[in-house]
Amino acid sequence: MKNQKVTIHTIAARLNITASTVSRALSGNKRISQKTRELVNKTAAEMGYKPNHMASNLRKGKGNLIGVIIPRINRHFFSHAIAGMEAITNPAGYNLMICQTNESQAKEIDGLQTLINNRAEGVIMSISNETRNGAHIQAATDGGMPVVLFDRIIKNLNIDHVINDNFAGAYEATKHLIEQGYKNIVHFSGSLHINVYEQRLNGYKKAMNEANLDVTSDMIFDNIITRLSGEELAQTLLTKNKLPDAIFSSSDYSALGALITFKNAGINIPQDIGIVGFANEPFTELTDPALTTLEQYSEDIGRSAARLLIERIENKQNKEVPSSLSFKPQLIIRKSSQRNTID
Amino acid sequence: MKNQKVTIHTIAARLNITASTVSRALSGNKRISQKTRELVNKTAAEMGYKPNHMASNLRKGKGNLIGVIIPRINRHFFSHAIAGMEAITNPAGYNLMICQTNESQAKEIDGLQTLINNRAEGVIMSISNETRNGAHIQAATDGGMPVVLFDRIIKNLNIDHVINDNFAGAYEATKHLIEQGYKNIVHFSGSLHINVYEQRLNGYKKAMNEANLDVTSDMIFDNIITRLSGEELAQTLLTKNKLPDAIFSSSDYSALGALITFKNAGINIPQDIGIVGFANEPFTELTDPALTTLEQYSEDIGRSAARLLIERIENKQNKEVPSSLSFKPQLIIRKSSQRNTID
DNA sequence: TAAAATTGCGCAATCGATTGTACAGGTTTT
DNA sequence: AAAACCTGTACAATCGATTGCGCAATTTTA
Repeated sequence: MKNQKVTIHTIAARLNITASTVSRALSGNKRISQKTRELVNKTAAEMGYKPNHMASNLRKGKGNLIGVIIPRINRHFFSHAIAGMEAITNPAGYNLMICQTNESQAKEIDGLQTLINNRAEGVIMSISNETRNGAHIQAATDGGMPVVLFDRIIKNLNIDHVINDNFAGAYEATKHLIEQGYKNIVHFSGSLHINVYEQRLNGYKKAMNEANLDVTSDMIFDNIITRLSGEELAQTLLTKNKLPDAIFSSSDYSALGALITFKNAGINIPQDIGIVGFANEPFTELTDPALTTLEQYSEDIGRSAARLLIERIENKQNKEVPSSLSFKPQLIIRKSSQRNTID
Repeated sequence: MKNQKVTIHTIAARLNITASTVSRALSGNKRISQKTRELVNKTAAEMGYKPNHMASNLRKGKGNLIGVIIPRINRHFFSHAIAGMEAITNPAGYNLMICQTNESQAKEIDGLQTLINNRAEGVIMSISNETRNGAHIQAATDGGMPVVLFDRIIKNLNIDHVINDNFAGAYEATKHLIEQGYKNIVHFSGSLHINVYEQRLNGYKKAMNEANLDVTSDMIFDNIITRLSGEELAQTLLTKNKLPDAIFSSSDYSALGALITFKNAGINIPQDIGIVGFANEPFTELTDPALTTLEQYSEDIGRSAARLLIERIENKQNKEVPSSLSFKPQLIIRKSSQRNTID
């Protein structure tokens, strides 16, 4: 372990040339002779030269920090998405700084400001539950900060984004329930101001309409995405005269809550009630019965978001129409929704 | 949004003073008059000045990057640990660069080298399954890189570390099984060269010895930490004459595999076999019956590791004895191990 | 009141890499 | 053979912030 810091000057001194020649040689500049270039590279390797990114970034007026703002890191979807981002950003020479909002708009705004202050090259974000408008995001992009939204985005904001095709996923899931013979299918939704939940609702509606099944407002339950709220709602439903015969939930967690509550009440799943969740959380294959759900390809989404952002960063002038990528979720059919199948 | 970059020179020009005065004023140097200091601060705020960390780091010969090397980011324990680290490092002005080894020693060595090349200030790491010796880590610390190990550490390496008190946790879990009347308790272990699994085995042994229960070598099963291996082992056990009456597993996953396999074979849990896992993975409360396990306080561990590292970074000269922090896991008693309780 | 100490700030070098420009020696063109 | 071109490299400024040193003005001490 050489403890001496070796810089281009050290190398230059050793070879009796100047630092600029070393710099050019290392970056493969054609004006430097083949011979010198090879010599420099060899010597650099021998001396254990490691370029100082800070110096180079300073000179180039450019950094290597990419910010990530998400509701929580410890959610299956988000931690996988981050893994996907790292897979793209690290090899490209960028570091990730991760800010958690814990679903608070205030922390989201804070985080964005911190990233701006830290001279981040760009930001990948998924908005918090609380966030109702994109003023802070708009301000950031207006100020020249490249931003890519993923999963939870804000409509009407002209910004690159990567999302799940929640509409198609919900449509397919609902259609699956219908094909299994369920008719009175209710929907557990999240806050409808979030695109994700709005699209899932729309997909559900379309499938129902196509099958000539009415969707009345009492079949749609808002803000039911936690396990607790799923349990409570299921409890409420139990007191009513007529139970739905299936649930398409926007969340695996509320689906879980309902599943457990119904099961404890002696209701048969999937015979009496079919249940489909959303997100393919790891626990869904362990419930009894296993929960049908939709896989979201979180790592792919993370990778794509990172790629989009790096493109933006590396050619800012290019003011095209923002890209919009969409991944179709895959329906994972398990027991909780299979009434027809003999098993 | 001012688009002009404002530097200390911009401010200096505006106030007809020099950049050095501005720099000193902003850093609260006493040699600058109160009046000037306030004026500079006010003007800096007005002009929207944001210090350029790269320039300052370059000058100070110091960076703000902390590396994290872990087997996988998308494991409950690790993603929570990272959340804990971020909570400490971000406010302190450090960014995290996360490298996943996917349990490969080669990738671990690579990651460490990358971090060294990127001039990381320090590294927090948890070794891969494959890693059998700490030569690369020793080399890094010898080269002056502060390192803190957490959870999966290497013995005999004189380095700061933060771990679970696996011994105490395993002891308590085993004792709990004994108190529930189980006698023929077997242990699912991981690779014994990893401290974590060694300690869990030792805790198990101690509890058994104290209760005058023999532990023979056929009661200890090595390398059973995945769901699949748990299922296979359970299947094998089923073919033998005499089943154990309880399992203390080093992993929730293999405990899950065994639980499911036994259940499918018509064996009653906890009446016939009691099961205890380790890690309190989210799914453990959803299995049927719910799995008794040990909570690991991953966020606290992450926070502590980050604190230790920052201490090391910020006073390198201080060559004390390495710190060793240990968190006692908490036993979460659920149905899978409660034979005595009426329910 | 002269000498000493303190206060307040400017000058210029520095961190390491990059890059526009200059320049010497060699080659080709006319 | 003079003019025009390349080639390969050196020089020096630059990115933005920090800091040792120096100097003048002011205050304290003797």
